[in-house]
Amino acid sequence: MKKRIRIKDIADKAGVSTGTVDRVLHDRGNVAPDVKSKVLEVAKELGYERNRLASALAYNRTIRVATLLPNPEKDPYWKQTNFGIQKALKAVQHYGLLSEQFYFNLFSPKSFIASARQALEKKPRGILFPPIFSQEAHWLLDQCKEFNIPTVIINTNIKEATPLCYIGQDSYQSGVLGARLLNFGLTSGQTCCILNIDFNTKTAHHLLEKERGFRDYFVGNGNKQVEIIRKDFEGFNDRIQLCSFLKKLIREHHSLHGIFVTTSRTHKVADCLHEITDRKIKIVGFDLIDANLKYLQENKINFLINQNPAEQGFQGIMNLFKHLILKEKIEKIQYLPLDIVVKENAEYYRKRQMTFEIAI
Amino acid sequence: MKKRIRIKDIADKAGVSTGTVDRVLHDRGNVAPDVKSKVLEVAKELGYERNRLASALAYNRTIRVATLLPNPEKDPYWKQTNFGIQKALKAVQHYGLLSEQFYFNLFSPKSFIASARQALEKKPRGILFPPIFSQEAHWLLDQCKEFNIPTVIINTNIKEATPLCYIGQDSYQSGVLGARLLNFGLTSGQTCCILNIDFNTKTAHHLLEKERGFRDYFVGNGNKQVEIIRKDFEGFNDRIQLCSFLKKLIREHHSLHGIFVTTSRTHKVADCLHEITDRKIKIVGFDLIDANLKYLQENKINFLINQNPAEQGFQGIMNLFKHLILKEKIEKIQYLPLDIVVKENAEYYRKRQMTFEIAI
DNA sequence: TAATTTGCCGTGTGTGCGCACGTTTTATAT
DNA sequence: ATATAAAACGTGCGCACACACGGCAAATTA
Repeated sequence: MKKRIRIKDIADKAGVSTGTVDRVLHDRGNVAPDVKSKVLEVAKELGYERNRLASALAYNRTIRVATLLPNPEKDPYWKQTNFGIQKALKAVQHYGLLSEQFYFNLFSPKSFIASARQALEKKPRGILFPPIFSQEAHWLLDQCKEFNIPTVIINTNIKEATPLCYIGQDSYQSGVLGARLLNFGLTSGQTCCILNIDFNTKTAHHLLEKERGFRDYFVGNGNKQVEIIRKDFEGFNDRIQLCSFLKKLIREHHSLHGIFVTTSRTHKVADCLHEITDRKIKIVGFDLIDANLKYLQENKINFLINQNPAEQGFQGIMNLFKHLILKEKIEKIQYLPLDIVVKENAEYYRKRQMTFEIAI
Repeated sequence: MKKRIRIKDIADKAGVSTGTVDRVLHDRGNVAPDVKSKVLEVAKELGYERNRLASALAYNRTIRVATLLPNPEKDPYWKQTNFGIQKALKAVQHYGLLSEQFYFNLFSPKSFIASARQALEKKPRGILFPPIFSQEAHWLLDQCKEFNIPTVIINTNIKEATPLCYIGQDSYQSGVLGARLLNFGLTSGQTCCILNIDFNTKTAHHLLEKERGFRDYFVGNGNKQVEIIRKDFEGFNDRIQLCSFLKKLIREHHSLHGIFVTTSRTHKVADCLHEITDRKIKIVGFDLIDANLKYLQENKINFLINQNPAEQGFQGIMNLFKHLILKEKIEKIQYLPLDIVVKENAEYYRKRQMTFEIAI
């Protein structure tokens, strides 16, 4: 049986103390050049591998980070992200990572700035946030760069920025996928609609990417003649307004048989739609929030694409942990899978979301 | 800041030594009843939580287990399972879990028995295996029970048995899901076929369950009139034989427009099919092996259901680890999600399969 | 009654690594 | 040559746990 190499083994063979070996292995300086090279040589020769357990145990101090999220009480999607974050924090808190949470209003760039300022005041050693407001996100990223705070961004990727990492989906590819799922059930001559139910739809990077992917699918797979239209709608909190909007939409487009809802507000569309028409219109949307799952069970939504908000949060914290405490190298872009959810497999994904586990 | 409670804190407050606290917490005996209850009381009062890091570190011994798999060199599916197992072993080996692997011939119950005997001879502290041959699997489970060896079964569940846990999919539900995916692209009056490409299709529990689920979907969702037929085929290693079998099938069933292949040999069907007919026949099959992915990319397979073999192996070892070393309670049935894989999201799942990670 | 066994519990040691804190050696300045 | 600073390096603590060992008292046996 192969015996594990300890730093003491290196120390003995190199004729130094374990402290010196540690200094060399962690580049903490104050080691004579010849001693350093000798230690490295012996470590390589013996095939040293760090015992992460003992390492984490000995690294006996706490590091505080900050998370910046839309208020999870006001939005079921961000509630899931928050859940994943909490799970991860609980898992790593005893290993020295603590976090303070800051929340902002999902529709107010100003409240984002305000919360960000609060977070920065605490001088955290790391920050996690979704760059929902492009301009404000860039400002925060600049601030973090200035103060040398590693940053994890989730949910929406942002160009011309170099955070520690991005964790989320490939928006373009999710658009392509949405197109395939709709196309599978459409026939030639029918129309489908890209529907953005959100604010700021003209500038939101991830929504534009979804649209681009959606359109590209039909260009590349031109076996069917399908017309594509795109609509934006902002007044989604007023059900009557949404109903009349959709009524107008299906009146003007007689061959409309598919809607690709680019946000988690898919349920609002399903809710109105089955009331105002008998036409079989297929719906593909996003996210496993309860309201969506209800309509999925009732076959009023055909497919949901899971953006894995809980895992985004979970992995986000885990990456800060790996970077700050385990000092591992972090992959810059970490795309999460595009889970296709239907009635039959929804329960497993929902359950998985609730039961993140950490191995040790 | 909340301070973590150590066993020393309990010892001090209860007026005993840390050794006694340890004896109580691990039920190692030799503690007077009144002292034991006092210690438990104090532990609860202080809100003690075990430091799993230090615990695992101090628990300084190795436990050997055994895994029993179909030869991964001979089958791409089991190669992935094996990969997941290796990854998990690498992650936990330094924490005291070692494993010896035993392989058998996928088509030979006798070789299964032979390998199982070899494994048992080594007196492992745990066993992991997929119960492919029903009768022989029961024999092994009985043996394990007799010798008191905790057992993890993967891939196929087995009734009337009480292993430590089962990790895999819900076969019935995967049949229902297959039906939905096919149905989404079929129209009334068309025919679809359940195709078992395997040996022992009459008795294989998971294949029968898939068929049952598949049929039940159409009973429950009778909005379309779809005829269902079922075929078995064993000579899948002879391409010419398979081609003529399929030729006959599509000749006899003019309205056949969908095939549900219940095993990972989906690619063999796709391979023959596009050669012998121009008819658009949709294919739904199982598993992300390279051959299947190739046809998925070429749009010759429409959907693949991922059985997550790698994760089955990974979680299987992890559960042995949790049970034997961390002494945690194990959930009896752990269903893995039914991932729906299409061209657009295949890459993410493939990548995830390759990059299992352990947090610490 | 003396001798032995048994139960109960404390003490000490080893396990792994990182780092604060000493101590020693070397280099620079006066 | 001496004082001071700086660099180099060793020591011990933290943490949970298993295990060996030993002491003491009570219970049992010869």
